[in-house]
Amino acid sequence: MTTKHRFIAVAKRQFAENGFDRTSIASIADELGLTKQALLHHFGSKKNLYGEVLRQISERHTSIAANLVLETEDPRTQLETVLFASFENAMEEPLESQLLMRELLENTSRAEVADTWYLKSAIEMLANIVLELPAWKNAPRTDALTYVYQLLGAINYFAISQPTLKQMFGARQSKAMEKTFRAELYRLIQAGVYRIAIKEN
Amino acid sequence: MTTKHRFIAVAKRQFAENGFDRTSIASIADELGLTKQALLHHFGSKKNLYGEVLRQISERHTSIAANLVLETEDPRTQLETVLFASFENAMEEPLESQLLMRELLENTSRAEVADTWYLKSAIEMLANIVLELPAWKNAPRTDALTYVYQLLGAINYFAISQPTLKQMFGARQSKAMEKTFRAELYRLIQAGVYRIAIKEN
DNA sequence: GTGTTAGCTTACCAGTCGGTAAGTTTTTTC
DNA sequence: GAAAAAACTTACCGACTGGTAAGCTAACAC
Repeated sequence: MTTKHRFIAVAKRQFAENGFDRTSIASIADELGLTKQALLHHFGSKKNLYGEVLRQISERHTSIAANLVLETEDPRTQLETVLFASFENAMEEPLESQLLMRELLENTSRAEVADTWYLKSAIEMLANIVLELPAWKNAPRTDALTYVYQLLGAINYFAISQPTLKQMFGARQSKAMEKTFRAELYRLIQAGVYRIAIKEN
Repeated sequence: MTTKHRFIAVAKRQFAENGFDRTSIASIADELGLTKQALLHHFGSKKNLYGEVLRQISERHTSIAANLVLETEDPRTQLETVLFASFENAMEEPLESQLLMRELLENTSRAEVADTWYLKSAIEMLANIVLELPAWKNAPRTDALTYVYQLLGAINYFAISQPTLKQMFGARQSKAMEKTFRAELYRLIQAGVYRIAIKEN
């Protein structure tokens, strides 16, 4: 692993944990026993480093999702696979979810490489899958986008809440919720897959 | 409106838009044509002011939810009413959603008044309502908590994504998604209300 | 073996931050 | 109307920030 890669790894953690502003390039360099000027030598500026971190995450995500979709042609399986993979990834790599959530909050210019585009392609890919479902024939594209966004919201919100949930309900209960989440997520997906319409009373 | 209240209002906006660290007490004071020392006179420290902002939001939310629950005894109506109210509030007061989301990300010490407790009581209230639903008789409490959390996640994630969505899909499409969201949210709620179990194929 | 480049350091700077100290002006109290 | 308290200001400080400038050192090119 080159010094540059180690910088990115440390930066990813510190940016995710403390946010862009409360992370100083000096503290990143310190963790590697180097000076902040070494960091600036490799990345030019703090923003560049941050952009590099985001770009790496985006690329990994898109490639994973794209590969999963190739495994089958059944839209229902595709949808389930990608969403469950998103969930597993969000739980295994909470730092990435945190970073992307922060990015969503600060829609400002900071990183021109922004994940905006990554998010867009991922969402549209999922929406296209949804529209291929039998129950969604002729449904407006907007509805599919919204539905997909709701599921991603549930997943990511839960992922970044992990520390808070552990604090609120205790480790045992929050661990139980994680297990439960998969089953409940499956239910939510199915509600969409079949576009269940329940009449008022 | 007293100066103190005006400070809180401005602080709320700036904290939500830029986060705790990128918001300087000087810029808050500037907006009111005062100096930062005036602010410190009223609140003692930046953290105190931030805590005050959070506390005010929490109180408003809990009281609104509590009042809504009193309006009926039917758990299904209660659930729907509170969740839809959450959604409407999140869309009308995006600053609050942003602030709470930030707080969730930085579970650190910063504000001892933390919204952690507000969140907890709100979630538990909703979970209790869910457990009263016929379909949820004898269901584990953990499942209800998880389900509720998923819905809140979908709502809040969507709310804070508004600027990004507008950027990604354009104003018209994102406005359409907002309208659609209610219907799709209703579907998700119903999926839970009736605890629909769909068999694998 | 000389020139060049990559990887790094020390030294430094201008700007911003939250907060303290001490004072001034305005309002309230009795 | 005098005393007290509240609402503010000016002046200042030490800590920290990202970034620039200049130089050192070792590996590599030819």
